[in-house]
Amino acid sequence: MHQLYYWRMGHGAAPTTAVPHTRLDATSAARVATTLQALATPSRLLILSRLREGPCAATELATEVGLEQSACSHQLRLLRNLGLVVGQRQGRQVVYALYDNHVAALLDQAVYHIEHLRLGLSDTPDLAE
Amino acid sequence: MHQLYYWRMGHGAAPTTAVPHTRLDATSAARVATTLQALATPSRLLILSRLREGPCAATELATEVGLEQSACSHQLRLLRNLGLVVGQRQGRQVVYALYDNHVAALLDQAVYHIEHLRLGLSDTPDLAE
DNA sequence: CTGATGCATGAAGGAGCGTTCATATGTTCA
DNA sequence: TGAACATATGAACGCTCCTTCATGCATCAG
Repeated sequence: MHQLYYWRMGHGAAPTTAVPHTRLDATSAARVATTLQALATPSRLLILSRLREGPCAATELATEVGLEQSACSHQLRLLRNLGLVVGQRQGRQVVYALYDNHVAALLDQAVYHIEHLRLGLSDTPDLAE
Repeated sequence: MHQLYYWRMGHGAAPTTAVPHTRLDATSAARVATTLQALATPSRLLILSRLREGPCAATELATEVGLEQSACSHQLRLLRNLGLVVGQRQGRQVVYALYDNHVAALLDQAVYHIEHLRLGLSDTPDLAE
């Protein structure tokens, strides 16, 4: 529906994965934003990044990523409600895992692209202003 | 450094782009989270999605995405500080554009993966609990 | 049943974010 | 120079979010 554009690029090229895109409408934007917010916090990123390597029980997960058990559980509930992770009881433990490949890929690519952005960040790492 | 894992998948497979991944450390997580937060709000997603199609002057951008001029300018500053967009004066106007392909790709893939996640969302769209 | 372990939940506090209103800076034209 | 247009900035308010503390529920061992 939309034609291609030629981008003057800031620096190196990204591996252009041919993903069709359309301008977002307000509702899609809200949905995407909600899910992306789940990746927009260090604690949840650490959780997901750990689960990226394989399933893990809740308490061990908490200690591995350096969170309190309660805090970790809260975040896990959030990720569960968003459908990003799943938990399954095994005895007393609940073993968590990423929901599917989309989550893993989203994680990978977010990290990849962001680490490859040469940020023109000033000293102020302000997200607030 | 890390071996591959076999994922039981929730549903369909994602196009597995071979992106190397490592478990995030705390500082990387913070950096990634900061940038991802820029994509985690409807207003900024709309701005970026519009710019995904091509450069646009500030005021027109605001009207196109349905934001007040001031609000849009604030968000543009944020995106600028994060290095996601660049602005260039042309007469009285300032024309904005995505910084590079990484931004475009990140956007595309975020939308793609999220729209393809079959969210097990309950009625409560809670990001708050 | 009792205690111990593993995880979930509720409430509350403090911080950060997004919007709006008002105003300032910069640019062009007459 | 002065008026009009285009954008940026500052302050402030309301709201959401993340964490912590305390407690509740489930599961297993003895």
